[in-house]
Amino acid sequence: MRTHHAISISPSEIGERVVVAGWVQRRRDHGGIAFLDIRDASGIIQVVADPATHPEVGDLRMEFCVSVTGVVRRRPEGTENPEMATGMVEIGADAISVLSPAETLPFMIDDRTDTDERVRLRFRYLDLRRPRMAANLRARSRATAVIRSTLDQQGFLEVETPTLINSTPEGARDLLVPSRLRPGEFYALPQSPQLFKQLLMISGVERYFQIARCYRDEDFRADRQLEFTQLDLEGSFWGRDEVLDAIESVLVAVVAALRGIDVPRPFLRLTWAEAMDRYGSDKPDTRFGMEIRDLSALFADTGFGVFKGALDSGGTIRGINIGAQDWPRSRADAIIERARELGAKGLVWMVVEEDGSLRSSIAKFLSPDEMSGIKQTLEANSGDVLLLAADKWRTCVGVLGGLRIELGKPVGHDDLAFLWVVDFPLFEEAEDGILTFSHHPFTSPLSLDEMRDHPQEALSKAYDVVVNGIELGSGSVRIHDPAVQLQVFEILGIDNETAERRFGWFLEALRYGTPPHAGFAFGIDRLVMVLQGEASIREVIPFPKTQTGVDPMTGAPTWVDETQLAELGVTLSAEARARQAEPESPTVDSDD
RNA sequence: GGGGGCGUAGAACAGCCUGGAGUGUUCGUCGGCCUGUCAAGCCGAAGGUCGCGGGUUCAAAUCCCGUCGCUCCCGCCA
Repeated sequence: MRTHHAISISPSEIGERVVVAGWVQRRRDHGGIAFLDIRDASGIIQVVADPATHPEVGDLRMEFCVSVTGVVRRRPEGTENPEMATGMVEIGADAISVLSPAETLPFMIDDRTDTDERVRLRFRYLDLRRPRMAANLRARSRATAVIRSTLDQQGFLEVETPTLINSTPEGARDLLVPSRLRPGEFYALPQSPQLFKQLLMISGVERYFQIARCYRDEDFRADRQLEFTQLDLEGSFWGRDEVLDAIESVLVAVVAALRGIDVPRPFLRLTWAEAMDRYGSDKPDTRFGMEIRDLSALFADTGFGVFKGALDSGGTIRGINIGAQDWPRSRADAIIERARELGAKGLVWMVVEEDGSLRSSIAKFLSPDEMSGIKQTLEANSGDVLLLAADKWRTCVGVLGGLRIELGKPVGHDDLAFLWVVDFPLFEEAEDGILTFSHHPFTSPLSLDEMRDHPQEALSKAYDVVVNGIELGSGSVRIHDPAVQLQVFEILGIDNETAERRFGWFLEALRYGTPPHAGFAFGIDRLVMVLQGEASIREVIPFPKTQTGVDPMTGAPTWVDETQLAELGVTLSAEARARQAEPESPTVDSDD
């Protein structure tokens, strides 16, 4: 049948009789001569046909699936197309057969139009024919291939863990699957293979990885879907640095394969405290400066009440220089409003005038020393706009960090700024004062004494990898001592009895010679998204769902028969039945 | 749960602020012409529940209310 892929037709095939097959990308019919661009998975080749001898050319339409037999020839002088990989040659058609016709398309198969995503998803099989989407699919496949080969070379074992597991109420909401054999009981789909990979360490696997589908039933974002794919990895007799090294080797290999760039190693490492202090974020985007600076010392004896009050109550004063900007009142107001949304009580702005003076509503409260200190600390030049916040440290850096991201000028997506954030807090304080884990409850504390004496301030052996301000993944050194695990549970408010009931099977396993171990997981969707320069994870997922969790093509999720529910021991609530009684809202206009 | 944006022909848009006949642009579709195009070109044609419902008005794509859908964000996401 087919003898050549489109891309393989080159001047060295001239004179050869070939058969190509693919889709009609374009038909350009000049009456006495007609051109067809035939696209297959490899690329595009031009076919030339004489409508007088091949009248079937007139019937061809875009996206017809065809095969063409013909002889490769050099294009006539002056008609070569340097834009095309195969632009030196063409196929003179002897026979064209329609393998399968296509209806009129709902949208054009090219990268120029930006069709509504709902329509794209309803016809995803057509959307995936677009060069950009096809390239994303290939990039993703390359990425996983490179991950596998890189880890294989390092002696990792790829192990599959179950996707029907038990629900643990911690963390994200679980996606549940009712059990037919045990009505009333439910499986959960894994949020990550966390405990299974730790069990594999106990099993003596030592180096494990898996390209694992994970599920979290939380609201969608541009970079979050219900189901997503992670590289999950774990190593025994490992500490943090071995994990970081392995993950870096994988990331560097994937970037090299997809971008042809050598990312320098080791990646920058920031402690969590440093990242928050300088960038106001635990996932800083270091592609631009605009760092947060501490101005507290300048205002030790300030006459400005707001600053004085903040310092007296244990707070801090921080500032950023957002550079030279147009600064009309409306913009200042908008940014102050934004700061309030981010949690600030207020925000002070200052503009550096030509003569070096500061224009600001609080200028009259500031001494010359304070003004020059501000300018010096923020490295301010004429025209620069400075933003100052006075509050608790966490609020200050959070607000300025949020503004920094929104006001900073991110460079093109060609830049990749990978970095590690290490030494995360072990716990977070919930609003009611109860401590909850900040990574997960199996994360090793940095210091046991610290955890016991000051759990609120205790640090953990958790770490994140960040690229361009996006959290790619996280990991930690795990707890391998069951006594420590119980201590952590206790601080989290899980008493021994509860821990035994929920995690007894795991605590038991820890008692059989558990090696120290550490691991990591990063989102493959997000990585490929960044490397492909896409703004949404959906562009690198073949069949994603909309923000409301719907697949416009298949209509999932759908109602199921009463008999199916009965088998599972599941009864719909009155509310659900009421929804069911409503007329179906069509996802997309249908033809019938 | 909350906030913002969007919804007009098969696709992408303009029109909306300041109400006056479904007006317009590009692509696609259909018909015709055309022997070197490659987003071919030229001529012609068809194609509309202005998301849906209600209200204001002599008159609504346009103003108001509600609702549905898509999307971005906050919360949430160990």
